[in-house]
Amino acid sequence: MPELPEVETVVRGLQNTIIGETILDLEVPWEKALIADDPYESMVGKSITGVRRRAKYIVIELDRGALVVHLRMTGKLTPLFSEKHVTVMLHFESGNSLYFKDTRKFGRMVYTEDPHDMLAHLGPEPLGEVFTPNLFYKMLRGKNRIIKPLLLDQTFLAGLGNIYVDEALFQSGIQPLSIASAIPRIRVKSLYSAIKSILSASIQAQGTTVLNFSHGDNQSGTYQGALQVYGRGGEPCLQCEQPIVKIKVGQRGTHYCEGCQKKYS
DNA sequence: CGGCCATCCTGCACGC
DNA sequence: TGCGTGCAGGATGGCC
Repeated sequence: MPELPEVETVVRGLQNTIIGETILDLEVPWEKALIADDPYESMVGKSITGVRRRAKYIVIELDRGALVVHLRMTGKLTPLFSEKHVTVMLHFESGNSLYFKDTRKFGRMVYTEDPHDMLAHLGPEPLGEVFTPNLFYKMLRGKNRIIKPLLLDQTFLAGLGNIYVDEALFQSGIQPLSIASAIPRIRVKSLYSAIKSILSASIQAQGTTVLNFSHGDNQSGTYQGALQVYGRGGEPCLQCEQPIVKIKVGQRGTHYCEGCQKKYS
């Protein structure tokens, strides 16, 4: 499923291909996927002035307003047409098109006049300049919450998903059920470093999972092979060879090593 | 406030 | 072989 690094990769692809395009027409085979008061009125005739990422959202800026896209688990934005799973089609004056493809149909495209306001509830960007080790420590201090769901909470920190939270907790030696406020400062620092380095490495690898932007369909990022615990339940830990444990935490599949990750409570 | 649950969807991995 | 079942999951909203 697309997480922050995948979204970043998609955004970079879009910046090279759709900026300057003007929307001529749209088709919406799956109506729920496009949220707008009056889609035709608000979108047709608008030109794309920029594309950026905020957390796991793709913001396609128009000369007035913006399209804010969330891919959720299986969404894709691609210039390549295919018969199946297309939920929204944007046709441009140039003759090019952009297809929103989404097998599970959880993804959404929203037209809004004020994207900034729409995304105002999100926490800091983990790769942004304001997110410092000191800020992270202050954010966690006094939070009597379980660390894993807290890291997945987009209003707390914006952009981490299930895969990278499991990886970051493993890399920093913190058990997923630990209480945030009980994690010592030195561990918080290593969690901070883990989040930054894992996201950066994954962006370098163009993400972990299925991507399809400019390289054709079903193209995968190469970070998959770097995963230490995610999807490795029952397999030996790469550090200590104990079997990786898989449990549920906050309804999410959660992978960790009992030998390498300490529970703070 | 924090945790838990259901909801939305489909593909796929199971077991019989 | 083929069918049925259960699971996966990001964000939201309701409930206790």
